[in-house]
Amino acid sequence: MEQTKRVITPQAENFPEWYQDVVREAGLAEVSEVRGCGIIKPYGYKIWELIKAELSKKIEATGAENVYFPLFVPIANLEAEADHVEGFSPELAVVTHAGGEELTEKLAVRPTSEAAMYTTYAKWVQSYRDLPMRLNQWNNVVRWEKRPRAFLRWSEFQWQEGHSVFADEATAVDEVWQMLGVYKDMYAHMAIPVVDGKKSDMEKFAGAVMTTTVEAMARDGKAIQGGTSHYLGTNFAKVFDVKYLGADGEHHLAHQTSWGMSWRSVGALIMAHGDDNGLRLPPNVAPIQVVIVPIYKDENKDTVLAYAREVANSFSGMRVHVDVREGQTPGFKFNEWEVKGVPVRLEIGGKEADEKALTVYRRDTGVKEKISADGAKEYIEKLFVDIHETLYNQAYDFLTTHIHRIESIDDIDDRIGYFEASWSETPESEKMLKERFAMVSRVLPREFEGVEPKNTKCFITGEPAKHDWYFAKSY
RNA sequence: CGGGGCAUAGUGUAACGGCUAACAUGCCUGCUUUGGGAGCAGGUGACUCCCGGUUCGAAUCCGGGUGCCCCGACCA
Repeated sequence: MEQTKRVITPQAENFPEWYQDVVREAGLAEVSEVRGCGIIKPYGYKIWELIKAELSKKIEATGAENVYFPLFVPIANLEAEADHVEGFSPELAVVTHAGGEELTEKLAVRPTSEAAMYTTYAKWVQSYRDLPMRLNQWNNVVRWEKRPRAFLRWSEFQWQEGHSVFADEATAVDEVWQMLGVYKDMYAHMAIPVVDGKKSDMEKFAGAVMTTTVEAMARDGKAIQGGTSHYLGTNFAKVFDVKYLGADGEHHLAHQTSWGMSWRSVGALIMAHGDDNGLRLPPNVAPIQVVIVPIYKDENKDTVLAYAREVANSFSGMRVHVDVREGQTPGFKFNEWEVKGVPVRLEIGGKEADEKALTVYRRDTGVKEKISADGAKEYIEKLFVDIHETLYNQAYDFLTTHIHRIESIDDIDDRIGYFEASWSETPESEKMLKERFAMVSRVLPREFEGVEPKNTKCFITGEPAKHDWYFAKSY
């Protein structure tokens, strides 16, 4: 029977619809009763938990410690930093009543925690001996965005936000890049290549001196901001009074950073690897790495199931699931696990049981082969590595072949991906680009930072260009 | 916040102003089946978004409200 039920819109037909279909059909998430807020289902949440676990390990390895600050922020705190409040006030959720009474001081649900944490930081930082202070928190924040999108931009989302304090600019900026490196590694862990570098003044975090970013590419060529790391300078230190007494006996303003990565990364994962059959998960973040589908008839049911369990037990340390559901045919199960992106499927039937063999199907390439049960564990472990590399290489090839060098704004056409161009870095020119093409700068790639632009003139205005940048539409 | 669309079993849809609101899917029971989305039988499941109006009679027409989706603008 060739006619597979088509429940997923092909990517080429309508990418946003494909994305929504995959989120639904793979059982990742659904919309809730509250506008813009998602419900993450067990399978989707497990992916996020696997990402969190690894990211948490990487963050702790840098020496940062975890803390927790309240969900609510006095509005006055948010208003302290002018750029910050301007950037965030349009999307605040505000608590006006509590305990049956109207609050005299309104509370914002945190959109990010700079304003929630730094009054306390002012108390904690007294001496240069208290620095650096490097803290991180895992929490949820709320930003009432105009247009939500599953995982990528929900009104409430989970993330980690790190907030560090340093004595001087140099050490603070070092950390900005160090943490960006953590995010880049984290994406590599998910087999996603990213472009790391700086954001333009227009695109930087509200209140930051410098924002750095890792940008992933969806399979429709749009950019996804995968994580950001900011140098806040002394902007917040000034208004929240974060200063320290130096060895010189003088007070100095502290230099701060903040850095965050959210469950938007799950969205990036879907968009970077998914195909027309659904999700394709790299083994590192797959809730189920190996699914075993037993195929039996009445007369060999016990033999096949016993063999399937034996095989499952031999794969210690792997996330293995034996699909023993009775109601569904093998074909149904094959399709279901493919939609869910399980990297490796083992088909175990009478033939395999007799031969002490396994039929191995890999989701990334769709290739099926039969192997001996002897040494199967080592075989699968190597296969994981190969699947990871294959997914990474595919995504890398896609990324690099979808970066188009242009010399003039007039060269922008309907090609998907990023446009690389030499740019004057003025906000005025970026506004012109945005108005004409609904496109902004995404990133000044790190490797372009210290070098001369390929073209001396700005591709928009003809003014002197400063660097080569990537420009793209984004999620 | 602008432009467009929609609101009916869990989900997706149908129903001229007129019988007990239909079909598919899902779910439950039983039988049967299992190497790429099986089949049969029975069953479960809806104040047709809300308020009001027109009418002998409203899921259907009218007014108002609310909510959601899509496209923009907005968006570390």
